[in-house]
Amino acid sequence: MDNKLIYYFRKWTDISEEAEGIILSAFEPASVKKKKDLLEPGEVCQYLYFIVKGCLRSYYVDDKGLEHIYQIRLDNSWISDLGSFFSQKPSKYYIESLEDTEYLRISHDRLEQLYAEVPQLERYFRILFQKAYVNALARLNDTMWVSAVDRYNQMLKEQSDIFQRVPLVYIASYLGITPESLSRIRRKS
Amino acid sequence: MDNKLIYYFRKWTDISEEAEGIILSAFEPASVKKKKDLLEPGEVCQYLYFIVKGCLRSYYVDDKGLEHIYQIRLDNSWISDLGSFFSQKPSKYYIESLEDTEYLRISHDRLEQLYAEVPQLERYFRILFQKAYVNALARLNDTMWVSAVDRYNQMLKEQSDIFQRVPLVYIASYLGITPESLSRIRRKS
DNA sequence: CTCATTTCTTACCATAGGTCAAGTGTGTGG
DNA sequence: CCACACACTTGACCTATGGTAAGAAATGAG
Repeated sequence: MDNKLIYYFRKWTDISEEAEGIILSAFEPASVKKKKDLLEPGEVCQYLYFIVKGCLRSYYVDDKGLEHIYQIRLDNSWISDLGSFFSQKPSKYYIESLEDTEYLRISHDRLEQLYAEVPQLERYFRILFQKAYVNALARLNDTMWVSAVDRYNQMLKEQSDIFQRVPLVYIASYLGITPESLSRIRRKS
Repeated sequence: MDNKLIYYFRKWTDISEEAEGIILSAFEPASVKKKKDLLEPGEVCQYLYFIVKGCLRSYYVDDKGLEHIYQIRLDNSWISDLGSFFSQKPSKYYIESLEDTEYLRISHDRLEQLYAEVPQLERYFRILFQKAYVNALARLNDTMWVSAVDRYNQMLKEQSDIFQRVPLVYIASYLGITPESLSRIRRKS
């Protein structure tokens, strides 16, 4: 098999051979070159993306024209603007490739249909969002109460793969600081 | 009916009369006086709580002995330490009542069993966690990039009920600032 | 190989918010 | 109805991080 989608589903829920076929046909494979937008502000986020190989980031641009990054995701992970995707209202985010990227995508309607065909997926995504929520709260806590230096070191330890593949400007934004601050932090360590 | 649990479930998923009975018998009603702990650090978080009436907060105490609040929840909402609850590993959090509180609770094992008996609940909680995750990301973004003044005004507008029921010390911590800063912000507005 | 672009660093000053310490109310339990 | 804990405020000072601006280093397209 050329992707790990089913492998990940099977970690948390039972997927029969039959269901496997249904799922694989519901996800549409595609790819983009580096530095292309999969989503732009004002559009409704049509798809939930599973990255097979590559790197995508989601970010928005504030009133002052500054970029703020929400997520940086590498191989075998999910990305979307869930707020827009599930409500089908316009997004304020960009989703952009930072590397040439192969992915699988599924539209909102097709996913709803798929939940009906393969109810076990509700379980998978329930667990996925549960974990995502716990992680988001942990990241929230860190941004509130942990110094930039400590957050940097922590990220260096826990997500070293990102440091090897993504420019520091983006990492700074993800950490909630300016590139200049990140640079100063790195000098001192 | 004396609580809105089923009402909320039915907002996002179908619950038959029969399932209703099963669910209601799985949740155990209980109550606590003000200022009591439902969870203490070191314990495994045994329950997922649905607040019928009252107010609960979750927080932890850092190395320096400072409290940091994760969540403040009022009537008709869920609270737990999901990280501990789902992994069944020791928690670092307190869950404490800020008012006399009536709640419903369900244990981890009972909930797993309930998912098997009423699979539609997977859907409900999938949507619940999905929304919780989107909210957590929004709160994360605000703490990173929005000034304390603006976060205060936003919270005042969107969660005015909390301001009427909860001391400002707790709100400050929830906003990610010190009580002193909150006081200064309030003076200026 | 070279030039243009992107990425990263440095230095300077500005500021939001934290820390510490000392207040002033005020609600409630004995 | 008093006292004491709790909630909140204020002021003086401090520090981490931001803003701006400039230049160095690395990367990549032709």
